[in-house]
Amino acid sequence: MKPTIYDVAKAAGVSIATVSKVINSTGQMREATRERVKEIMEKLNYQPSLMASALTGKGTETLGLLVPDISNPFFSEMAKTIEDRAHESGMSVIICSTDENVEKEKKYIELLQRKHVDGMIVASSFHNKKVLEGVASRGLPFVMLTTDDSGLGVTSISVDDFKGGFEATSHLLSEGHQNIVIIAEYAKSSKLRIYGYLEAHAEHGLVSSEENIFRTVASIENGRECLRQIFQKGRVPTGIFACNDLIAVGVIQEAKTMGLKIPEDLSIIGFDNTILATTTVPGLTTIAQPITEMGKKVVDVIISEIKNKNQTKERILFKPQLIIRGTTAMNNR
Amino acid sequence: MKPTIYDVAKAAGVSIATVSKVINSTGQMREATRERVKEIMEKLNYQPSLMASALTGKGTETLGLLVPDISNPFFSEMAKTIEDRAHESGMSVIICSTDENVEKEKKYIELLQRKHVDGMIVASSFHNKKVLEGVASRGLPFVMLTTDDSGLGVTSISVDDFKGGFEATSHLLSEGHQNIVIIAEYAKSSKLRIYGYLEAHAEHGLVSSEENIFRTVASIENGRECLRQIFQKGRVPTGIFACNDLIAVGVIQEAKTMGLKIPEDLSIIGFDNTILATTTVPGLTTIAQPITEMGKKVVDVIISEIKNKNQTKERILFKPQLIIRGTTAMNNR
DNA sequence: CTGAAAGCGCTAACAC
DNA sequence: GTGTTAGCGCTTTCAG
Repeated sequence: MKPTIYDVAKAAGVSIATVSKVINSTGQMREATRERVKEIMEKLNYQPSLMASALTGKGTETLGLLVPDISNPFFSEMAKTIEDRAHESGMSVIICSTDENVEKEKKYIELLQRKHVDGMIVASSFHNKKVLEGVASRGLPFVMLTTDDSGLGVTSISVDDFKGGFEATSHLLSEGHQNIVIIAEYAKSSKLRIYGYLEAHAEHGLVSSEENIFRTVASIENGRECLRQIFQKGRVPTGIFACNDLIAVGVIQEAKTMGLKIPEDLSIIGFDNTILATTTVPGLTTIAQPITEMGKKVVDVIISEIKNKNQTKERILFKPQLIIRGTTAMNNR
Repeated sequence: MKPTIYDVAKAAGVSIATVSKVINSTGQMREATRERVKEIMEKLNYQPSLMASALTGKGTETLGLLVPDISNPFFSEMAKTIEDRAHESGMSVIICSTDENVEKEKKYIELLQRKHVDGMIVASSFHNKKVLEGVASRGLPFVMLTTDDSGLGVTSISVDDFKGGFEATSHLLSEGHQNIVIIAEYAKSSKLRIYGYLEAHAEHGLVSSEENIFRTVASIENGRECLRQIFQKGRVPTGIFACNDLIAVGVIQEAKTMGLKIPEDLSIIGFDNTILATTTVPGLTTIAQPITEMGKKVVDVIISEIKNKNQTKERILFKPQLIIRGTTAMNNR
């Protein structure tokens, strides 16, 4: 059904070696021969098997991308730029969504290895470091994205989370908010953002209570739920720093159903600057991650590691940027 | 670096055939042997190569998914449910974003074939049907998603676009709007939605002018641009039916910057019911596609076609559902 | 119960 | 210039 190199060779009256050479544009041969073989390949609609060639030592020209949730706009936007950049370099991308699920993380990591990806981009928090160590020990190039290297000496790319947390909080603080709740994720990046949040308080001569730190998993629904909890626990913040846009949107929605006016009654700042930040009303004030640049960079890095193994590992930090829209305002309480 | 079946066999003191049997849980052997081999595999962190096994005729347990734009929430949400469902069935998914680009469409289709995917889900409009024919002629199972079969007898899954267009328009009409502009995409699905739009007009005893039909590519920016054009061309609609949420959001945003009040001055209805529809203010009235069910269904179908080739091809239509939120209201002009 | 051996489609020396 | 051949890692009869 599917033509092989043998079919082409036979039809062209040459050996498979010759065909292989024209496939890979290597070796030498009469131009006429090359042309003829090409024509036959065309006519037979022949497509060389990547599996077979991968088996003989060549790469698969495939990158694995692990994200916690592809339906989170931050990751789908990231995935898009990664795909684009990868394809510019002739590589394709296998995207796997781990759902923050330890089982799946393990399963997909193994799958990607079994599929002989040339390199992996891990943008998932990875609750089980051992799996990652396995990858590293095999010499499979990989880089961490938006999450730090968890100890293994791997190159990692992320935004400066500490700074981002600091700026988000400072913005709120500078508008007179004194009672600021932070809603974080369970990820490493959130830890740093929390420290930034703490540091900003310290710099303003304030101490933030541990009770102002909430944690959840990124989703609109969880954002809503979280706001409910916050009020249930008797906190009455005038400002909320949500560690990503999804949560921030949930907070906005719940605040509205609770009858709160934004930003008059409650200021909200998000993180990521995804498409969502532009669609809410008022527009969501947020800390932008340079998604496009980060995506491009991560691809460039992984490709250079693939070509040139054992490169020095770096820790690349991108600069977060405060984007002021309409969900934050001076505190008037 | 990476252990092979030979390494395992040697370490276990058996032949590779035996190892193969334990990998695949086939054949018969002493339980002790099976156990011992398993332990060795574990210890060596052995992972059988899918490439090698694929070469010997087995499937790759991989599905290809082609979408026009993974950063469009409709497709990323769809991708997520597809991934989930596929993984439940032990299959993984390679997602490719074609960018509505003819070159890429071709490139990715070829790539997926060269990677020996077991089946393909095509959710991209496919400007070049010939490429698709190539796939079909090779006997590679594939199904079309959200776009119809363009002539080849393939099973396709989509929402009832005609009905969706009809209902969206009817809703606007029933609220007294007489001057309704439709913003469509260049896809087949949009064609049907336009017919639905026309039919709704006819049923209300109205004729819609050809000049009320605009076309663009799905993106917020294009939605904004489109609204500008609409007014530039002197149309002053009281209702706008955008063929997807992304465009609808763009229209909302632009309308606001133009100083229009929504829904007082302009009613807007979208299509898809993605996350975006819930984040705008007011919430976007839209036609919901049952993304989750469609995603599950498409996976089930492709898997059953893989198992059981030459099945009868069907055309499966899902029911669209009108979700009324805040962007539509009675016409008061 | 376990192993030997023939491929799967392709690449890369090495011959001719 | 072009062909022969030995693998790549695994599956699958078919012997033993």
